[in-house]
Amino acid sequence: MTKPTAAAEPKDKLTRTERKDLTRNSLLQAALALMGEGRSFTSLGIREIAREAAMVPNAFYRHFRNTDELGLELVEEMGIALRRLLREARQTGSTETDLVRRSVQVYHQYVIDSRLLFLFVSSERSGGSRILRMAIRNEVTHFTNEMAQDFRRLGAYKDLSTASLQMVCGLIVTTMLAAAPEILDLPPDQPMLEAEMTENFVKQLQVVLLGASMWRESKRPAALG
Amino acid sequence: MTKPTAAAEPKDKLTRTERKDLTRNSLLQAALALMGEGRSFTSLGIREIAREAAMVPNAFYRHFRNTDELGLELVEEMGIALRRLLREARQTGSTETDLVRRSVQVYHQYVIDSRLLFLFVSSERSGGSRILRMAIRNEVTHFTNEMAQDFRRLGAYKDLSTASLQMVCGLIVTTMLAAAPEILDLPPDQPMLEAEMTENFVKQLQVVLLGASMWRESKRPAALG
DNA sequence: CTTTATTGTGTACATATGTACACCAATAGT
DNA sequence: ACTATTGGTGTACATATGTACACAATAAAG
Repeated sequence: MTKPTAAAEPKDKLTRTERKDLTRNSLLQAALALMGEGRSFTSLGIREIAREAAMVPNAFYRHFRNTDELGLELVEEMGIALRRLLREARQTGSTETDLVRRSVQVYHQYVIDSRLLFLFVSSERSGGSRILRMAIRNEVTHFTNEMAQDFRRLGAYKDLSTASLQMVCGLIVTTMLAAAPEILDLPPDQPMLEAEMTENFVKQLQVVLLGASMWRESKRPAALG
Repeated sequence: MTKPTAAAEPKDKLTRTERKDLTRNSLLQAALALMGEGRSFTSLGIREIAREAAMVPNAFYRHFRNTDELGLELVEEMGIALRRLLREARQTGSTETDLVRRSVQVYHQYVIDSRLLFLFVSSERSGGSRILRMAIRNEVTHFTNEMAQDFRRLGAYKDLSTASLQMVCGLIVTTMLAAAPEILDLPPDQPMLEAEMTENFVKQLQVVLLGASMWRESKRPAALG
């Protein structure tokens, strides 16, 4: 394939595909940046994005056929972000008592750090293009399932069926994602509000987990409703 | 103010304000109709809406200063829709056992009937314009509080503090709203999928309510965190 | 009846958009 | 070294948009 004879090239002389990936990335970043300024992804145009990325409109087509295709790339980015989040949370080996509080803090920080990505996801998850919506929903479903697997591995909620575990995780993820836009809209210098919101968020998750721990399978064992 | 000398006018001869409200409404409906065709509200333009309402672009300005102002009107409509929903659910005097299932069915039907409104709300709740977002959030908060009051009146969850009750209701509302887009995206002729989704939804709410019924206030009674 | 206010129309313009085509420079493969 | 491919540019055009202005019809107010 590519033939980098010298492992580390002069750093100035980039290969063609490297350059391409670079500008491609600058398009992605441009789109995110525009959303950061209050524009909604759905209303972004090819020209607008290209302009923000400091290139001529037509250059856009060398990388994406349309804005949706660019969006799909962003969805993919979100996918790996979520997976990383899960990995981090996994190795947060804290006492069970405030595991929730700890996780919420991690998540909160995560949302703030990946501000633009979460902005994108929040607004496209049920807005604009059907294609993007579906892609995001897929990614979220995967995330949910992985979370369920993690619970299994950790030996938590042993007496929940797999289906029920997924159902509970779905609830958790819904709650998480619903919190994101509120976090993002928070005025940046209001630690009081922020603490309140976080505390509320923690309690909600605790309620869910409490409910999950008390859950007994199928009150109607095998009967048809 | 207005002077309708004859209480019932010839029905053809409408007063001026009536006419105005009529076309105003046709603008609102036009916006919703466009969203029904897959367009996202944020990306709607004045001309587009006016065209759909079969009037000349400039006429729009006789009713709204910009699209956001029209959006606010839609948010208000959603507000009264939610209140009506609550009222209906309130007088669903069924046995406690499948009260949840019953409510979910009512809600489901409600979402389908008010399809376009929920489409609008779902997509603007965390998308586009900050103004609309905030307005919707307000409306949702009110809804949540009213729900909490209803629980109080019904004497449910008596040993939850008001704050906790609101927290739980917030969770319920979050779950409800998250369900809406999935309901709306469902292919219309798949009763199997639909039943599955509903069942999952019901179980999630049951988990929440179970958690709520087990909830004990503040593990740290009055201490500062 | 006369005057005024209001709702809707037509025309117009500056500006933005998506996309097609021809072109250039530089890299990658031979 | 030669050539084909590729990433990026410039120009161009048909079309869409927001909005300003002048105008018409008619209901309301006097």
